[in-house]
Amino acid sequence: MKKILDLISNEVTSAFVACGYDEKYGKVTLSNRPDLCEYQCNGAMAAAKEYKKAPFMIADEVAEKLTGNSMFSSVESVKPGFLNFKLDSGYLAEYLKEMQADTERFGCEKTENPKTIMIDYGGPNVAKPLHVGHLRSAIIGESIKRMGKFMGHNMIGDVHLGDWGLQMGLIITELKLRKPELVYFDESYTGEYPTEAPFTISELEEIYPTASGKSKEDTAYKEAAMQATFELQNGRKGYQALLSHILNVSVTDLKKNYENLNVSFELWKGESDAQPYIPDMVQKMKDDGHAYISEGALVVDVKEETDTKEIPPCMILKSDGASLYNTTDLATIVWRMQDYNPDEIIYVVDKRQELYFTQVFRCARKTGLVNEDTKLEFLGFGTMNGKDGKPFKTREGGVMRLEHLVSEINEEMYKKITDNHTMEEAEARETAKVVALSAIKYGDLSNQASKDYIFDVERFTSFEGNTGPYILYTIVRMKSILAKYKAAGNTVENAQILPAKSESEKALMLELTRFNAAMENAFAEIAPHKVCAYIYDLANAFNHFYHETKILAEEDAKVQAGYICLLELTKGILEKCIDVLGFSAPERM
RNA sequence: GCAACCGUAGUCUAACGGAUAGAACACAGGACUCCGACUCCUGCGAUGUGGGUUCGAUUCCCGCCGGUUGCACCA
Repeated sequence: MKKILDLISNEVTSAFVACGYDEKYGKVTLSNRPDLCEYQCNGAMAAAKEYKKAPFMIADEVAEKLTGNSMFSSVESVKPGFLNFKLDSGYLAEYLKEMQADTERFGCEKTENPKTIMIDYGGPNVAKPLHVGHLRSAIIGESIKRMGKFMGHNMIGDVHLGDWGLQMGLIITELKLRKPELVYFDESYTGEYPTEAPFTISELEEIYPTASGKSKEDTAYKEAAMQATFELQNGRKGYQALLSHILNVSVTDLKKNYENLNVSFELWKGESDAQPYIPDMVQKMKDDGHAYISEGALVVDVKEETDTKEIPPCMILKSDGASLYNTTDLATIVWRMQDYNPDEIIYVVDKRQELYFTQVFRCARKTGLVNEDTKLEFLGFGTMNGKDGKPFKTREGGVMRLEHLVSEINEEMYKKITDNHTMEEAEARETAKVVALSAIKYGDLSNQASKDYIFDVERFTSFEGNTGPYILYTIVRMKSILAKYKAAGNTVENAQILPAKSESEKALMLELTRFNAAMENAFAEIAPHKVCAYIYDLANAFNHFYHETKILAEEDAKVQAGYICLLELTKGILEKCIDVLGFSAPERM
């Protein structure tokens, strides 16, 4: 359904036109002075210049034209030339009824031109545990994907595993040292390789850092690893079998970890999947004359005249002929275009990689890897800092594993729940998990992605203030009221939303109408924090209303049913929003 | 050195060029203690600095100060 601001703007615009002014001046926005009005239009001031008239005169004329319009309960022309509006309560109630009838989307229409959008937001390395550095990408990316889906786009999330390069050789080398008897190392072996991996995930997680440490001190060891990498990449069978074991074991573990974060991917592609595309891609770049040798390396120039600084060329092959990060990312674009032909690819990556991605994007465009109108978007996020304002670390100063962070918050939440409430152990654990996730995600998503933010456990897990748990608590409260209402033998079958009888009720209703615009805008700007801001406002509006209105004690059954409808709609929208953000509410907490 | 990003109450954050810069935490009061640890109200308090554009600037432009980050064979 149409957004309320558009409906109002239409009315006001036709009034401007009727008074002889251009239609562009009729745009109405939310009031930034809620004490004066609900909606405002500043068009008269802008029009003053063009028509050489005092702004307030124009505003007066338009206001005059609009008086008596059934959409408004008041239309005022104020001082310099503002037009202030208040919506008619009956009109508002009708609008909400329509929203409520749309139980899936609450009046938020799907986009008219759905796009295929790939979103690259994982970036974990195999054989290495996820750490806090992976948290933001996962949280933000998942949320954007869900927002896009809700808006009707075809969103494809790709985890883009780091599964290529020396790290694989290191693991193989270390494994060979420990278990040389394995058939994978026997070059004369021609049979089938075992289906069972010769290591567990915890062994793998120990093997990699050990090998990495050794290679830094022992050059012979490093050379062996490089040799193994080379042989792997050149198709040595046993090593490739090992690679798939490493992948299997690691991916299983990663999936479990992402699942705990309520994050999932449509594609589990990795850097290795891009490798087959490299030779042809490089050849074409050479043939087309884009790539040339500079200082021994094969590069493509990507500077543009408007640059304020020197943008280094994009390197395609190192001087030893080997591929590198850039090559893989470019080749990844090749298969993404070939297999999915996306209209847009969004990279949710640490903002420190901005320059790098500028190079890659320009190179992809220049060499024709993407279509003219394929949008390549870099969504850089800031660093997650500790309370000291420095990058988040463990107490010992190391990089914190994601699992540990999550379980720490879970524990914190569990304590809070059991301190204040008696609940079965199992339910308390489950609830703690759900609430903890909201704390982590909301704490992250409520900030602009591009900015650094401070991860403050105490603040994020608080039930008060602008936090995930506060939002959940508000939802749980609604669930509880609804349950009691129904337990008393009531149904909401024939109930309907009634015109507001109090200020706080109307404020809540107005807030509800913002849903479609808020969601649409948040996605258009790829800004999950706008969804957070909206639900926080909505939760607040509800709590004001809740504080003043005794819903279950209301004696007039019709009025009470109207409240319940309003409550259901609010709950539905809040739940939809948190679903889009990637978390959910428990039944009790 | 060059470049990019950022500087908003004590802390943490928001604001298509529009009215009195909006919240949260903390702090000081108060209401309720009833629909599940709550919730609500009142107060306190901020745009780093100097210019410019504009009827109007946190927002756009320039200088300065401060912080973060990045500047080809790592990913």
